[in-house]
Amino acid sequence: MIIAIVGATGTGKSSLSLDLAEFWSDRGLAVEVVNADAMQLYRGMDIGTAKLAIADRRGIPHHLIDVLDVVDEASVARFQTDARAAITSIQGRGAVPLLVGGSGLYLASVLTDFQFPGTDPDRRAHWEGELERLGPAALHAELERRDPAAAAAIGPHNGRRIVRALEVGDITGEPFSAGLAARATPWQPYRQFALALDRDALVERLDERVVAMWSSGLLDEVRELLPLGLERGVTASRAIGYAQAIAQLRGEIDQAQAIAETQSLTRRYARRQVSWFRRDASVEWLDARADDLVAQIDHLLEHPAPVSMSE
RNA sequence: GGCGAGUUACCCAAGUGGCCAAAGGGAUCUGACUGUAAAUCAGCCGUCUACGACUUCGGGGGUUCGAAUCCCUCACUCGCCA
Repeated sequence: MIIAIVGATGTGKSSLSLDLAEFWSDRGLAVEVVNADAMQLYRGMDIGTAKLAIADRRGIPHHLIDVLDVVDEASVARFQTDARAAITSIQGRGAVPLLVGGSGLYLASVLTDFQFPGTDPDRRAHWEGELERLGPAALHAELERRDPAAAAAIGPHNGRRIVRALEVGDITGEPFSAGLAARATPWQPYRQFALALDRDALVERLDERVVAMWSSGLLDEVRELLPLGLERGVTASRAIGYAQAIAQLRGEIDQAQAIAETQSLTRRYARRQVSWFRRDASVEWLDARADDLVAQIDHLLEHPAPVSMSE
C-alpha cells in the first residue's frame, strides 16, 4: 500500500506528511517519504522550491530529494523508475511509503500503470529542429497526417507535445495515444489524499511565501547556482521564482516585478494542479485547514477507498 | 486664475460616424495533459429566458437614418504657465 499526499503548492503537504509519519511511528509503523515534486529533485534549489531542510525532517527518511544537478533534465520516466525502486525498497524494510508532492504527472506515473513509449534523442532533436524551423502549425499538419487522433487531442499550437507525439510515432511506428490517464489501473494499491484550500486563503499564503523567499535569500541561492549552470538547465531554469530571480540578477526586471511575476505564476500553477487532481477520481479531498488531518487520514485508511463521487 | 491633455469593460490600453459588445495585453475563471509537467497548450472573459435579445465607452443634453467616435454643457484627473 502506498499513501500519497497531494494537492496544490502551499497547502501544507510537507508538514502534514511529517505529522503523519510521526503519528504512525509512535504506533510502531515506520514511514519513509518519497518526494513527488519535480523541482525538489534538484540539488541546491531549496528556498524557491519550499524544500524541507534536512534539519526539519524530524529524522524521517526522505527519498528523491536532491538527486539531480541543475543542468540535468528532469524526466517523468526516470522518476517513475526511481520512485518505484524507492518504494519497493521502503516496503522491503517493512515501512510505509508516503509519496508527497504536487507534480500530477509524476504522481500518476508512479501510482498507475503508465507506460512510456521511450525516447530517442535523435528523433527528438530532429523534431525540435523542425519545430524551430517550421513552427508548430507545420508540425501539427505532419502529425495530422500520421496520427489524426493525437493531432486533434493536442491542438495546433502545442509545440512541445506535438514534438513528443511525432517522436513516439517514429519510435513505435504506432499512433501515440493521448488521454488515457482517466482509466489507469493501479501499479500497487494506493490511497491518494489531496489537501484543498479555498482560493483566497491559498493566494494569501502563496503571496506571502513568495515574498518570504526573496527575503530569505533566494537571490543568493540563485547566485550560487549560476556557476553550476542553472541557466543552461532546460528544466531547472524555468522553475517558478528561479526564472524571475535570474532575470532580476541580469537586471532585466526589478525586484518588485520579479516578486509580482512569481506570485502570479505560482497562482496559475496552483490552479493547474487543482485541475489535474480534480479529474482524478481516486483522490480523496480533505480540508487543508482542518486541525485533525492526521486523525482523519488514519481513520479513512481503515475504510475501503470510496468510489470517487464527491465534487 | 490661464492654457493644454485626458476620462473606454476588473486593470492597462486601442479605437475619431456604420464592418464595435468594442483590437491588444494583464488579472480572474474553466479545461487539456503518458519522457522538459513549477513545462506546454486551449477556452471563457457586459448581462440574459443565450445561433437571438438587452444594457455599455465619466454625467446630462444635442446633431444624425445611425455616435465610443461630431457639437454643447457639467464633473473629475493630469501637465505647463500664474
